[in-house]
Formats: sequence, C-alpha cells, structure tokens
Amino acid sequence: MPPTPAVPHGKRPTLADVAARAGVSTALVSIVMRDAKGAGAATRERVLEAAREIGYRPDTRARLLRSHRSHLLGVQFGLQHPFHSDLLEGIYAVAEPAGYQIALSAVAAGRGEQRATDALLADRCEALILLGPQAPAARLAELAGQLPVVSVARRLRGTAPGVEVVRTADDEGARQAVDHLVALGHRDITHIDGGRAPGAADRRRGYRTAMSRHGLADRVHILPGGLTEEDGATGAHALLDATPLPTAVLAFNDRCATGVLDTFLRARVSVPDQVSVIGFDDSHLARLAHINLTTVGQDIPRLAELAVGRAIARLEGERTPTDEAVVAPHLVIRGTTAGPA
Amino acid sequence: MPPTPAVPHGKRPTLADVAARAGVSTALVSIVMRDAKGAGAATRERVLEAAREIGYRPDTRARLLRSHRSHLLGVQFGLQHPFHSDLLEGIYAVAEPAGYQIALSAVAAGRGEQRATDALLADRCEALILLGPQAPAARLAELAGQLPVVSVARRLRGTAPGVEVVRTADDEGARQAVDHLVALGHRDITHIDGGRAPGAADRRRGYRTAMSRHGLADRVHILPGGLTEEDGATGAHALLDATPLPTAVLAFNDRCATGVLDTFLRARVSVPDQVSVIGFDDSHLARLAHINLTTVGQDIPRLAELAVGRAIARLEGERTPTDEAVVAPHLVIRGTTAGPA
DNA sequence: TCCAATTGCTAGAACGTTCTAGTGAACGAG
DNA sequence: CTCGTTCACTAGAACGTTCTAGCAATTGGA
Repeated sequence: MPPTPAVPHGKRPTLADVAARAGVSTALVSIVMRDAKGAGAATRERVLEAAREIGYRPDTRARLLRSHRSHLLGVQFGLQHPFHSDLLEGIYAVAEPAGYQIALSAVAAGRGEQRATDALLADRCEALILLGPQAPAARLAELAGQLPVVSVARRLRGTAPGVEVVRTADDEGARQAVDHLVALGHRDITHIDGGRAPGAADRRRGYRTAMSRHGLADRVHILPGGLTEEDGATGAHALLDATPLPTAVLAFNDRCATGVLDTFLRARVSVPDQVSVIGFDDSHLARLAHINLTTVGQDIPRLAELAVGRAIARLEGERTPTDEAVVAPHLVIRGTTAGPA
Repeated sequence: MPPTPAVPHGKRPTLADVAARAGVSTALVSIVMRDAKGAGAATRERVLEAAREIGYRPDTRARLLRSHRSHLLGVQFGLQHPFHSDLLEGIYAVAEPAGYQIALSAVAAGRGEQRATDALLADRCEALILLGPQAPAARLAELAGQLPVVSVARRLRGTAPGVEVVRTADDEGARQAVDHLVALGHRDITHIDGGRAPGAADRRRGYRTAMSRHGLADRVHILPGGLTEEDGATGAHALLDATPLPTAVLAFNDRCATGVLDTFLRARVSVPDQVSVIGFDDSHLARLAHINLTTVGQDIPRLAELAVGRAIARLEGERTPTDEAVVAPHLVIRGTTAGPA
C-alpha cells in the first residue's frame, strides 16, 4: 500500500513542513535528511517518521543552490549512437556509487551540441563528460576554461588545452584488424573510413602504418565513408563499380560494416568466402548471430570508469597536467573473416 | 574567437555581477534576461552587453527555485531501446518550442525505474513522461497522485487512475499484419509474443481476433517470447524442433524478429520462401537493407506530440477525464513476406 | 492645468535548502 | 565545585533567482 501523500498536487512538502510535524527546527531536519552527525537517535527516528508520513523528498535544485558543490556530472550523448548508450550504462554504474549524480543532455536532430552543453551548464554541472563530441576544438577549449571537461572517444592533440581525453587506442585497433587479415593471407585490404568522425583519423593512420609494416604500402586503399550504414553501403558500391574487388574490407565501425555486408549480400558477393569484412566497436549489432561480425571491441566499462574518474579527480583538486588516457581495444573474431579465396 | 571568461573556474558570474557592471539593479537584469517587458531599449542593450562580456548564464536551478513553475518535463527511458531514442527525438522537438525543458533519467542495468523516477521528482519536474514503464500499476498511481503522469506505450486499463496513456493501437497493428499474411495465402501463422512487455497483451489479442475473423481460430499458435533478439531466437528454435514449420511468423517486435531471422538463416530455412516473418516498430534495424523486414510501423512523431501535449494540457489546468490517446499503426511491407511455398 | 495612466527602474522579500555560529545542558576531569 | 568538552539542537544568514510593491518621471486626456 503506497503511503497516501498528504498534499495532493502543486505544493510539495518542504523541510519546514517536516520540521513543524516533528516539532524541531528545519536545520535539524536537514541534518537528518543528509544523514549528517549532530542529531540524537530518538529525534532522528521521529524526524524520519514525520518525513515519511507527509511524503517529503529533498529538492535537489534548492539543495545544490545552497551548497557550493553540486556533485552533478553533465553528460552529453548522441541519441542515435548505441555505443553511447553502452557508455552511459557504465557511467551511471561508476558515478552514482561515487556520490555523483548524472545530468543527461542529448544531441538529436534539431538539437545541436551547443544547445546540449548550454543546458548542462545552466543546470550547474560541476564537470562535463562529452561522448564523441564533434564541436570545434575552440569551443571545447572555451568550455574547459569554465569547468573540467572530459572528451570521450574524441582525440584532441593539444588543440584544446585543458580538456581531458579518454579514448580507445584506435590506431592499435586498426592495426590488430590488419594483422588478423594479413595472418589469414590477405594482401588487398581496403579501408572505408569515418571521414571527420571521432577516432577516424587514428584508425586511418593505424591502417596505413600496419599495411606498411607488412610491406603492403602500395596496396593501401582508402575510401571515404562515415559512421552510418548508408556510408558503408556507398563505399561498398564504389568497390563493386571498380573491379577487381579487394579480398578484405576494414570498415570504420559496425554500422558502416553492416552497410557493407548488406550491399555485398544484395550483389551476391559472399562474405567471408569472396571478401572478409571487419567492423569496429563490438556493438550489439555485431553480436547478432546472423550478422556475426568480426570486429574490434572497445573496453566500455573501462572507458566509463576513466571518464568519470578523471572528471572527479579534477573536481577534487587534482592538478595533474592534462593527459590522455588510452584504453587498449581487442579483436573479436567472428564469422565475417576467413582466408582469401 | 570565443569570449574569454572573466572568471576562470569555480565562481560563475551571477545576476549581481552583471548588474554591477551595467550599473543597474539585479531585478532589471532579470527582466532583460527573461526578455520580459519593463526595460528601456538602451538599457536592455547595455545589460546584454555586460552579460556577454563576463560570460553570464542564468542558473536554471535558482531560477526555478523561485518561480513556482519549473517548465520541466521529466522523461524516463530505457537506454537499450532504440525505440525510446526515437521517441526522445520527437519529444525534444515538441517540448522545447513549447517552452518546456526536458530532464532525462535513464533506466539501465543497475538503475531501476524507482531510482529513475526518484531522480526526476527530486529535480522538481512538473510532469512525468514514462516510456514503456514496467513498474506496477500501484506505483504509477502513487506517482499520479503527486503530479501529472503520462505513460507511453504501456496500457493501463483503469488500474492506475490518473495516469494518462498514449499508445499505439497494438491490436490493430497485429490485425494488419495477420490480414497481410492471410491475403498472401498464409493460414499457419505463429505469434512469438512479448510476454509481459508493454503492448504485448494487445498484440496477442489482436493476433487472436484477426485469426478468428479469418476462420483460423483453430490455427492460433502462440509461443512465449520477449523483446530481445535472444527471445526471438529461442522461439524460432522451438518452432524448428516441433516440425512442421508454420508458413509465417509474427514476432513481438523488430529485435525479436531479427532473432527469428537469424535462427532461420543458420538453420537454412529460407525467408520469405519457406517462412514469412513480420516484426513490429519499424526501427532502424528493420530498415537495414539486408534485414529488410516487413514490420508494423508506429507513428513516433505523433506519439511524442501527444505525450508532451497531454502532459502540458494537464499542467495548464485542463481537467478532462483521464483518457487514452491511441495512435494508428501502419504496415510497412518489405522483403520478409511473400506467398507460402 | 491637473489628475490619471504609463514607463523605466529599484528595494526587498520570497523560494527550499545548507552552513555558520551559536545556546544550553550534561558530563568528566581536576 | 568549577571548568573545559562534548552533545543535541536552533536562529538566521546565505545561495541566485523571480516577484510584488512602489517610486519617480513622463505622457495624455479632459
């Protein structure tokens, strides 16, 4: 049986209401609600009882208006990125036990990053965690001038001083993918890249250097792509138009790889018999059995932990020089890679 | 060139700072910032200039602490539901132009619905929009006693008085799917259901009545399922074990249907040649060309518009009796349905 | 010309918390 | 018995806004 709220709508109970009912001062109620020391056991019980009876809940906005600390971490994420959802799960899991609340702000169709961060700032977040931000480095630097900022999955090489970076070693991931393909016997490996997307430049570079290291510098072939299925499909079409096909394709991410798979399927190009395909992210998509994509997995719990950790460290006064935290990826071999025909 | 913030960290500029710089009272700055009337053109400009110079931003928490209205809508959503992401896009698009802000609270692995709604209440939201809530009706009724509550995609027949419901006509959607299959010549149509998931009961019922209406009551076959790929795969395995196969499968949603497709693919059961498959939601997944799933589409923009609209209507004092808003779905025919072999 | 209405602005009290600085009372040590 | 300490508690001032009055100057109608 849910406790019937004493006050139906509109007015919610306040500290003063509880105080009146328990016959104590508001200050004491505040102490009890925060579980701070300075209240006797009996009174404490009486106050809690009163609070329960009238259905009191502390008002976080008023609370953090007064206390200088807000213990609020603002997180900006993209609604259409499953990868961000996964990161958010991890972020909640780390932040709440550490005593920090999360304020979310989504980037969506008619709602750009500026709008998203503005909302977070207006909410008095103490620090910002930006998932794959696309904003210009100058904007990030500006934000970092106001509060600690952590960029996840977007590299910023000195262009945005003060911004903490947490990212996967994208170049290393691309290298693992190429190594795997070469070990299978592939030599003609095309990379459909991510354009200006976060991480794309590193993956491109990792692909290039890995190819060179295997003596395949002259076989480097990069097609412009992007981070959606459509980008992958476009890239695959370009490959089909300009025969001969490579024997393997390294796509920017899983969504892109899915577009590639799809296009090949419709063109009756068999994967992995004729062409091997590798994605990046190890998203849910990749794990679906009938996609069953070989991919480079990111260590999401670790990324989340680091992101929250860096933000909190900066808040608690740590003054380490800005520094990148780089997390190693790992290849997940599934069914879309095999030796060349 | 971003404006250099006068105050580096910690202290953010307040109304008082702007007032001092512009040589006016804080009240007047407040007026200007809210774009309210009561300030002269020249002073208005001077105040805005001062605000810009020191990088002032209004503090929403303090703002809504004072004003009784908060114009804040709390939205609870599931991180792992692409359908919720789509709804959120629509909700932002409707709410912000209407002058309402959105506070998000996610349901994730270690963070149940209670936690999610508690956070929203503590943030002083004026109304709650719950996407596919799973909480017991009693809990929803309790919430509805405190503030307007809109449940999206979860039907509540009188069990939670005061809760507004916005939903798709799930039974109608299932009917459309069955009609389509029957028109193609199918008679053995199995439904893999959604168990206790929101909407599942209606889809089940729609399937049943549609079958009856076509004189196929004795062919009704319902397998227990759920809302993930895994549930679909489990159902499909059950079908494979108990031959003969039906000629068509209606899955609870697109993810479930994807699991079915996958299992069939691995068992070398050809879709749609041997078995037709229909999903529900018309998610991004269904649109992927190599999934290319025939599915029942929900009118997401309309659902979002209604959800926000009902919440706002209740807030602005409308006292219409609680009532369901039901949105018609529409069949999207793609490549996973054809006539039976 | 005089009173009313309008305009442009300000002082000061809210809002619901937390924090600082107390006040008594009880206690233990000398 | 006296003094310092601890303990349980309270009064009242913040925090950064908005809101209600109200004031002085200007305008306008008769």
